[in-house]
Amino acid sequence: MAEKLAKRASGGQPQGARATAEPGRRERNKREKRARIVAAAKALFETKGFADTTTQEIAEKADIGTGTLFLYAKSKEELLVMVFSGDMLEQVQNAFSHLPASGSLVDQLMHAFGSMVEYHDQDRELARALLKEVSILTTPGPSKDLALLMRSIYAGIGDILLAGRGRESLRKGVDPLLAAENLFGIYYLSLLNWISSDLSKPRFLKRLRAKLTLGVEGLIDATGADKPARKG
Amino acid sequence: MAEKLAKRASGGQPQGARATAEPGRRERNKREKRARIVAAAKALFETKGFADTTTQEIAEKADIGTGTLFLYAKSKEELLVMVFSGDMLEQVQNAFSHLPASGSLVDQLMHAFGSMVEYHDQDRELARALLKEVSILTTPGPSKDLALLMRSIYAGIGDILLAGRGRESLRKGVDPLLAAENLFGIYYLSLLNWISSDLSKPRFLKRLRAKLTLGVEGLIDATGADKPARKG
DNA sequence: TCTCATTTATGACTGTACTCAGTTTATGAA
DNA sequence: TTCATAAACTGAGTACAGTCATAAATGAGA
Repeated sequence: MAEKLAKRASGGQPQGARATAEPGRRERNKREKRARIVAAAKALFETKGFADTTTQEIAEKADIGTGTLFLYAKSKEELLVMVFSGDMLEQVQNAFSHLPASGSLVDQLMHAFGSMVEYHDQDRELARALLKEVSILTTPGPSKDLALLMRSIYAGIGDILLAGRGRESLRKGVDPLLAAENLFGIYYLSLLNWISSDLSKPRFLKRLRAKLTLGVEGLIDATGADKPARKG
Repeated sequence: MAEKLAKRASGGQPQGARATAEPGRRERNKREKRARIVAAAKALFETKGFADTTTQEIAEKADIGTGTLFLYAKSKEELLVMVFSGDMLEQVQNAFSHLPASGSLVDQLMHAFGSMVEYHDQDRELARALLKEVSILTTPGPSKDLALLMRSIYAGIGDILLAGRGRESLRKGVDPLLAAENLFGIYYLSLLNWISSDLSKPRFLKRLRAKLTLGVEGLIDATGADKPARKG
């Protein structure tokens, strides 16, 4: 019999609705444990690297059983995302809230993406592992954290685009979200290639700037190009 | 088909300089074994899926020892790339050599990318595994196969762009390779998102077309935009 | 206080990717 | 042919991510 149907998945509080007020011992324990796990994993990943850190070590350092770890993250990889998506979000939000006011559109994009590049450049091995995971989320349910991160990024790029003035204003009819995804796509593929290469950062950034410029200005002479291209 | 492409082996002949003439038993054995491995792995991946196929099974089916397998591929993931990069190359070359002659630039791009989408849509689980691997090559030496594949893709896109006529010709000064990477970046990020989502293929393709159009036409009113953007 | 149902924790155990010390096979020289 | 060297092969063994049956903790109701 399926009598558990009435159950809400792990989602949230009992019906009580007091969101973050008085969590109760259970919830407090869980949060504290989660925090210990994240801290332990982060420390170990940063010192020993992702591959050389075992889940045993993490559990030990977090002072929990080995099995417990997997109640908080379905896999070692999910743990990695859990640990660093917070950092990345912070980095991103910081970058978008300190844009160079007087810069061109491309200057502003480079500021934002450059900041992300800086972040990944701090630890390339970790960045590779992280990007690999983030690129394809094996976990069925796309992590809330990641979704939030992407929304932040697209919103940030969208804002930059919408703030463009004069010659740099978005052509009318252009969906800012679509445009943002395009620019991020350009950045992301470049990043993926770079992070596994040995191209110097300045060269990479220069190339990225050229690409973004192209992405913003378009490839063809778009005079009057708001009609669909015609056959023949 | 271009059979000659398949000839290239990893190590290289002894000093004898007779490049592909008389490989000797050793080399022949190796090639034959490699072929058996690829065939076995492919069959198993396609029937049981990537995760549910063990390296033991592959070795058994290829009739080699478990250890031997890892002389031919450093990891199960590398095996996956080894198995399917050939297929992908064929798919790509086929797509680029049958472009719709009368289509617009975006039509032609959609033909090429659509063909790749079709390929990945045949087996989404495999596609996810494959894309995850391909996105970040953990293996230090970027696989020859992959490098060739990417060069083919960029060349194909570049050709499409260079063939554009009239309103659809590349603005002068635009590097076709840079432009090709941009368009591929747009496609690739879209693909990554789609392959883990449940968005229908038609919707996805429609959205991709919109993005590519944007990528080709640019985001801003680029009249006379071949000078760098200036302040004030 | 004392049930008791439910959630959370645990570590011995399991499956499997990958390694390595030892073995076999190919090849070129004598 | 025979020998010496190197290349290729092998499968028992290892390390580790992840599971699962059992146990502890928690909190609602009595």
